Amino acid sequence: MVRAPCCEKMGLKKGPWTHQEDRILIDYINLHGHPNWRALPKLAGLLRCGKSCRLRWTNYLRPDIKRGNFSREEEETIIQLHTAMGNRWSAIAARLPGRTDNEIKNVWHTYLKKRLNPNTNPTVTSSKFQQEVEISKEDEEDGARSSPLETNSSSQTSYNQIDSPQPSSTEISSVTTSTNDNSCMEDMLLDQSLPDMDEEFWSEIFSAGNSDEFPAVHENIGQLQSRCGFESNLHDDMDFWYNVFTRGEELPQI
DNA sequence: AATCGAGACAACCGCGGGGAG
DNA sequence: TCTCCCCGCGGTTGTCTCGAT
Repeated sequence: MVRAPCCEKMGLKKGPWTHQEDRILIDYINLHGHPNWRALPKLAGLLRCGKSCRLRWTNYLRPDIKRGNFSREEEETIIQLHTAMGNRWSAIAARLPGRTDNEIKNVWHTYLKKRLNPNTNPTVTSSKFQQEVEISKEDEEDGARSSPLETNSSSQTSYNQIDSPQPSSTEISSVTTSTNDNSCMEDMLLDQSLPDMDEEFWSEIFSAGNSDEFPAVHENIGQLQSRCGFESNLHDDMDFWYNVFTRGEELPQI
């Protein structure tokens, strides 16, 4: 059986996906679906192999994916199903709507496995594990628990909530207020004089690759920096502001 | 302030199943 | 029945972040 050449040999790109690539993939799949992964990247104009596209879509960009905040019920389900089925991650994922096999696998290896067998990893029995237990107790009163996944998610370069990939300003405000206490950010988002920083807006920014061509962006960021007390041009980085505006990433302390 | 190690998670690799011709 | 090709799965690696020293 002859295997297809790997991405590297074909001169295809590997590694983390960019905003532009995500958008291209999403737009293409929304228009045409994905009847043939192998042919998709070529048709969509992506320098990726089909496998990479499929993985990106199924693990990250799919609209029905639910991320972060594994509830206690989900954790218990994973533990029970793993006990019954072993490492059949896709089968486990099928029982957890919105969760991917990759995500469940990661959670298992980095967290649940250690929680179940604390003796195998002494470091987890210490403060971190204890902290998890305490958090769990609190959440039995509060409802949802903040999983360890979530603690890091805001700082990761992840854009899965991309369907709607780059939410409108209205949507953004709900994201922001739910994750941060950035009052100046909220003011900014409620400001009627600002242009709508919607999907098209960010798409143009990243496709241009040069924010200088978009004075409106500079103006918005300038206002935000000023209101938050930043020095001018402190954060002249579109990735940073994309995360702030669309993902509610926390603004740095001054 | 710099360095190091661990944790978290995204992405890749290789294998095997299964369908089409 | 055999071969080819595509896809999905599970294991593994790579990269980034953060806390400890």
